[in-house]
Amino acid sequence: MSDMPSCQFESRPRRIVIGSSGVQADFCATCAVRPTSVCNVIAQADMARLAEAAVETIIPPGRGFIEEGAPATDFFNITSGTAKLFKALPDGRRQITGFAAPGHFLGLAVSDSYAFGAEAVDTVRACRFSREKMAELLDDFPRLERRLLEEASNELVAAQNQMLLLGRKTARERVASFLLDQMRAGMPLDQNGQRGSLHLPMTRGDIADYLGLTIETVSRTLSWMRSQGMIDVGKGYAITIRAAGRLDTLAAGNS
Amino acid sequence: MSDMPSCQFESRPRRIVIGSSGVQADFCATCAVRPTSVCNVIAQADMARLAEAAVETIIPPGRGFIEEGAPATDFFNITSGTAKLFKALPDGRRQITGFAAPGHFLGLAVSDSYAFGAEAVDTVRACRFSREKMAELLDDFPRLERRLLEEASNELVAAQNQMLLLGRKTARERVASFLLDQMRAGMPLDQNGQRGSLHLPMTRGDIADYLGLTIETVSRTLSWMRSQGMIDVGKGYAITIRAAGRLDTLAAGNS
DNA sequence: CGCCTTATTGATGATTCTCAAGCAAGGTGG
DNA sequence: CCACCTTGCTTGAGAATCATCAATAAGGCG
Repeated sequence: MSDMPSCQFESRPRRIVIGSSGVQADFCATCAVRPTSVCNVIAQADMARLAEAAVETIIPPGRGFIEEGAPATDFFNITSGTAKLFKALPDGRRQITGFAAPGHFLGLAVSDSYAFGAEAVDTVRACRFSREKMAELLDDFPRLERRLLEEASNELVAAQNQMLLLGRKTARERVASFLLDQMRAGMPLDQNGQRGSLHLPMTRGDIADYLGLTIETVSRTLSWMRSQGMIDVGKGYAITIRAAGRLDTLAAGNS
Repeated sequence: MSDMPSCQFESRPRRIVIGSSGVQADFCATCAVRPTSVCNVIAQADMARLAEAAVETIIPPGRGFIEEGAPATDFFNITSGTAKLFKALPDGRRQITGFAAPGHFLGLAVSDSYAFGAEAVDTVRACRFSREKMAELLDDFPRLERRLLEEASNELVAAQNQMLLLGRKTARERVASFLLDQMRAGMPLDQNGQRGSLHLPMTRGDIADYLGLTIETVSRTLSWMRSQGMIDVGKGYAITIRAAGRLDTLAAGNS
């Protein structure tokens, strides 16, 4: 029982797969997430500075790359894939506080240790910045600070929505909210490129830990929604939204 | 039933009691919360600028001063009293996302409308800044931006803790966590100035809406803790912590 | 003093969790 | 190529925590 948590929480060494120290000069210029990430406040002319500070990092599925409570040495900017951010209780209960999609900036911690853990859901690519490099960038590019404040404010709004969900919504409302959020977040379409068809990279267990439910309740709720004709549950991780309006009514609590 | 929400959510006109437009020049210099608030990054010499931008505002108990969804016109810095911040569902369910104590900065919203509502718990005094004045201050005092980022990061950490509480903790663990948080937050001691004796300004209903429980469950849990000798429940809003260690064990989930 | 709000406590019930079994898919090794 | 194992999902039965409904008591305030 005493070693259960370490087993459940990715006890494998959290070594990070590191690319070169600093990337090519045109790396940031051609970055796919630049338009939506915090990097976009750094001008074309200064992009070499940015690229010099960044270390491209590839994290395989299931690998943890931020450990809750560990010294906060690095910041990450997700460029592809999805990561889960979570907090855990000593007995193994876990709460996923958010999923970090491409463009998401990670590591905003005032204290010198991470307040949450992070683990790759699928293969994650991220730009890693050391605390020192980040401090230099912040000193040299004041606009970056304002951009980070904007980012943090957005996360706060998301966190408040999640608190409302966790504290006051029923299981059905939670799952409906989740599906709509995923749809709106414009997550990658499935292989068929079908409209309204989501590819959820995370498992039912992840969804349960995100929504404060159990795997069984998530599964049952999805089955119920399917029986109501609201969604189609495809093979793998595909879900098709059939009645977004009814899901919306559910998610808002009008049911 | 249709008018229940408006009744439940402070339907009285949300007029704000406004002091003078701008305060005396020495107002900020003698401010009790200056050491812990964001204002402390503005130097002695520039304090007149700060005082000129601030409007002292007094909000009576129960009065709402931020309406969820309304245009975000002002920022607030609490100087005394406690405010509750909340989000609500159309049918009246409510989640309090946090209590704002003296020193707390309110209104960090990137969008042009507030993402949450705010209401005074007891009598609240706050410095109010218009959006325009705030933008000027941010332009003129870059350190303020960094300080606000720090503030936002702290709130994010608190929000993540609250998500863990709401998603994964039992009723007893939630109440224990709440009591310890209130104790650590160094809330004002009660009239006797007794150590470990908390004066909680909020009602059981507020606590319930904060912890994602019902009034009855909060009351029952406090009674249970009293029966276990962990706390004393005094008259009014006084609670005395008798066994902080056992509460800590409970709050951490080791029970 | 009467009314209203708040808190406490009890009885009952419902949503969700726990425990359990079965199934499908994918990987591995003989 | 197929048995075997592992992982993840689904579904069922029963249990438990917490919510709901209800009654009473205790303050605060006109």
